[in-house]
Amino acid sequence: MLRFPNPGSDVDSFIRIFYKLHEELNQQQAFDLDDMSRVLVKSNLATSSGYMGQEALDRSTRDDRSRDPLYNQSKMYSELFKILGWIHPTSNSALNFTFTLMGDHAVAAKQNPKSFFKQCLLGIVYPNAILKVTGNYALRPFVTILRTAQALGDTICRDELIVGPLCLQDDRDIGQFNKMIERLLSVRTSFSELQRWKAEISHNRQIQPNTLENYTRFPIAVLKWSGWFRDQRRSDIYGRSIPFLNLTDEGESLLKAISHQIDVRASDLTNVHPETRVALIRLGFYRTLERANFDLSPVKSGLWKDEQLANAYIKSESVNLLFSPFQEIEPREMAELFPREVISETSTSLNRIHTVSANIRYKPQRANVLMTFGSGNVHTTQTPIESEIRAIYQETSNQNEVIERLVGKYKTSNQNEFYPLIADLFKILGYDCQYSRAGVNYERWDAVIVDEHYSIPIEIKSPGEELFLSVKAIRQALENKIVFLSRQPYRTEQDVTSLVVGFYFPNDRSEVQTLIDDFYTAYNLSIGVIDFRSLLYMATAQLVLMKTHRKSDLVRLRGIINVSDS
DNA sequence: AGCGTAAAGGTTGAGGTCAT
DNA sequence: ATGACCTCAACCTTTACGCT
Repeated sequence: MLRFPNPGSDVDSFIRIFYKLHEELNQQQAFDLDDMSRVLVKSNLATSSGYMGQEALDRSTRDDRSRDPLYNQSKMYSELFKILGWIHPTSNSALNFTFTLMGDHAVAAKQNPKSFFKQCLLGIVYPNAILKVTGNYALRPFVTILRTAQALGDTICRDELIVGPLCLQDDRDIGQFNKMIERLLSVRTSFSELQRWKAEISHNRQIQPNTLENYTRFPIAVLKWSGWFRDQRRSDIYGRSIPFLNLTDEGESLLKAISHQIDVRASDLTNVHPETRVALIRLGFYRTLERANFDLSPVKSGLWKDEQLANAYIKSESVNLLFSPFQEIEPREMAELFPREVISETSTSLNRIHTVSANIRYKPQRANVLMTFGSGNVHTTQTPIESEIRAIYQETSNQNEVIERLVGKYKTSNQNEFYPLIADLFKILGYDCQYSRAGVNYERWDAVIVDEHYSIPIEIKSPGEELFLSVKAIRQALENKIVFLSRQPYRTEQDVTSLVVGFYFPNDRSEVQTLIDDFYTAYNLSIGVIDFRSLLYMATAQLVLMKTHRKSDLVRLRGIINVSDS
């Protein structure tokens, strides 16, 4: 029988837990089960040994990790988040996770989580590259459950779920499906027959009946929560009162909708042309979002070509794919196809984005990220630093090595060398960046990004001036912005950032962060802080890995930058 | 009957030992 | 040198108590 972990049966708190984890751990490169447990107890979303908070964590933690209750609970949550496509394991460990673009959208769908969650349920399919479960099931469980219930007269009970759809080997084998339905119908009227069948499965698979029942907790909880089924005790079927799940009108109309969709699985895509494969994956993701009420207009133009390829593959005119790639395709491939933003903002501004419009047709949280199809645009600059980056990369094929060498090389540079270097790095990132010669003080900023709408002053501190950024530099950036707004040397807007670029982040980051928050609260002005390493990281990612950042993230940067890899 | 979660298994694989 | 065997910690899964 298909195994589902059962960390809890309250779907709303399940979702709340994910929001919290995303909020607390999104800044990290990756997180593990201990990070999850920490967040859970900290926000009182889990208890252990009868205690809350730190005491719970202390009491739960033990040498044998496998017997640590919170650890195990987090593990179960992580498995469900994985199967929904919201997090992916990293390449080093199945128990190290990163959030996915799909997970970002789960958070963006906060106002109305149901439609998004339901799409994720339909997207669950085995086998997949995200979560291995025992048994060789080729099964889209929730669709199969819906179909089974319909075939059984719009109603199904827990034990029928166990012996029927959750034990089906291959749901696309019509014969198998029909045989299952036939047998299910034949045992109806005899509850003991049904129990015998269940016992048989328990014995054959060496799984206790208790456990089989536990496996249905998550499916049953979400089937009811989604509105597809409603509880009803009935005694007309087995001659005694048994809780049943009745298909609702909503479940019924969903089935009708699904019948017009084409169920594509990863296994179907192994031999298709790479271009078509990519098109189907992209389309699968965006169509899933669209069905979950996301507004696709920002990516419409890009989807057109994918649609042509997909139509040719499906050999049909209107393609509506039942295929959720984040729940099925190798994490590595997905991360390449759907880079999450290279820049993620500081937690304060993230919170702001999370509380987007209350419309039903909300926009995705990171609309512009959606438009970065695959690789970034390749443009070359005639800058010395670009040649230098390319040369080192050619030699080492290692992005980190490139960065570290350059950090070492420019550690002692002065204004004359450092200012143009920073300007060139911004040029690589696609900005028209000009630097002011040192000593020229009618322009008080050290460099400026010139744009028709969003010009940005940049305060630079060369390592010769100060290795670690200081609070003073932040104040200067504020001054730059004020002068920018009042004298209008270049077109810009109030909410556009004023940047500070230094060699290393300030030593006292919290002081700097607080000051930046104060500036924002008092004057509604944003200061963004970037260190040399982060800038190099973005530039090298763009040059050698074809990864691109979202410009609006930089243009509105507030606080200390955190560049993370998708 | 259903739920949270405590508590208890089992499995795996790296690194070692030993006999061939 | 090779491979069979061993050990242990880390990892992963299952079971079911005790409450409402």
